[in-house]
Amino acid sequence: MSHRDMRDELMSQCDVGYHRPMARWQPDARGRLEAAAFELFRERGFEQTTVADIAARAGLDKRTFYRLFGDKREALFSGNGYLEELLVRVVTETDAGPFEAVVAAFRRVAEEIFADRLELVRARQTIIESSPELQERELRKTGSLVAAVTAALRARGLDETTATLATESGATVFRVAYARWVAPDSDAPLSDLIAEVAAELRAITSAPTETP
Amino acid sequence: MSHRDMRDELMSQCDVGYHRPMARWQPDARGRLEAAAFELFRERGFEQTTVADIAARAGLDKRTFYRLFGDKREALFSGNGYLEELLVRVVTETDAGPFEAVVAAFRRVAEEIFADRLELVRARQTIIESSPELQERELRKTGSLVAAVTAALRARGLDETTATLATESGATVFRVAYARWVAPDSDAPLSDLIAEVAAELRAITSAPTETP
DNA sequence: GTGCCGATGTCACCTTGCGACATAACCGTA
DNA sequence: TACGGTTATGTCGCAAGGTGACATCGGCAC
Repeated sequence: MSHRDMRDELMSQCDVGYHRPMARWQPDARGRLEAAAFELFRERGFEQTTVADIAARAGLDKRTFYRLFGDKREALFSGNGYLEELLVRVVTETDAGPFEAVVAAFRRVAEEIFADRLELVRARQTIIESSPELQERELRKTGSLVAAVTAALRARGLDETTATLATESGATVFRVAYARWVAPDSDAPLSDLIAEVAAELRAITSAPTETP
Repeated sequence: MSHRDMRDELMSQCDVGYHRPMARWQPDARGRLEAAAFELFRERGFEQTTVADIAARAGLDKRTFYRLFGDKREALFSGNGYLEELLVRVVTETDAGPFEAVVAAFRRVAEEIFADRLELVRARQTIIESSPELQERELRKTGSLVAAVTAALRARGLDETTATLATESGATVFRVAYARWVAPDSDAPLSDLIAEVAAELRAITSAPTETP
């Protein structure tokens, strides 16, 4: 029996187990911690889970968790890197108008990242909605995506205001569509919802009602 | 000399002073704590200020701070109640299109709340920008304003999606205008900036670029 | 094997935030 | 004036978040 196997066995009894030094060489500490966190958040809720709990379930130390995540909330937001990368790539490659480009980028994200994961996304969303702290963090993450996309747009030569407005509007469209998609009674594909909501947004802002 | 005067004198030496029991009847504990927090955040920065510091400067106890604020961050976000109230009132009273109503509401806020406080607002903004924690909280506060306005719009008979899109778009316009206004080189009134940005938003989303 | 490096564990510590309880001012009433 | 109830504070202790400093171990180059 390898050291790792011993390790795993200890882990499965878990939760209260007190581990002597013999704990090292985790194959993917990050991944294990993320998984442990997600499980525990679902089982007991975010607030009822301590960082020590998470680390214990992953067979690691509290300190290690903080070295990899910086934050208890952060364990729930690791996919953001890929999201940002994809978003920026599409926006940069598309040469339609700024708003159209952003919407297109979000549709790509919908297809490539969210399409097959409704259940997972719903579980995650439930966790986030249960805690103000997590909602704040989500807002910040969205904000940083927006900033990245805006920067990409500016790199295409657009001015700050135009870039920001296009990105924020696109993000709004995405948020609304996403909310509908995650709602327990939905079944339309996210990408389609995005297109619909984008059209609605145009209708709302495009009608100045001309009162000169 | 009244007990209160003794109190105030002690307060002015402050900061390290250790107060025996004789500390009570603060005329406006909330206000004093807010002021103390604002001062300290400016002097030392948000992270370098502990709640105990704030309480000490206000001549109160740490525990009292938490009874009034719930949160260290919260001390910076007390004006939000009035803001929300005004926003909701204007949106409810206006009978223009939803987006127009929201923009109008933000312009009222600009005139009645922000107009005379550029310096203050800038100081506050500097503090917020210095701390991720505060940025998150600001995002959440904005989010709850948006929710309130959306609800007001829905009370006017609009459907969820329209109400949300109008509110979010209006908020985006406000954010962009506000950012320009706070920028160290600006001088146009916020209300005007809002009108300009609203026009730009229309231009961006209204131009589908027709690629059929 | 030696020796260094990177990942992890251990320990001690500060701060946030809260529950529980004590206490002092305030207010109405007799 | 005295009494009792209400409200705002202070005091104490504690769990959990978060961090710095140092010890330790496995792996890797030599």
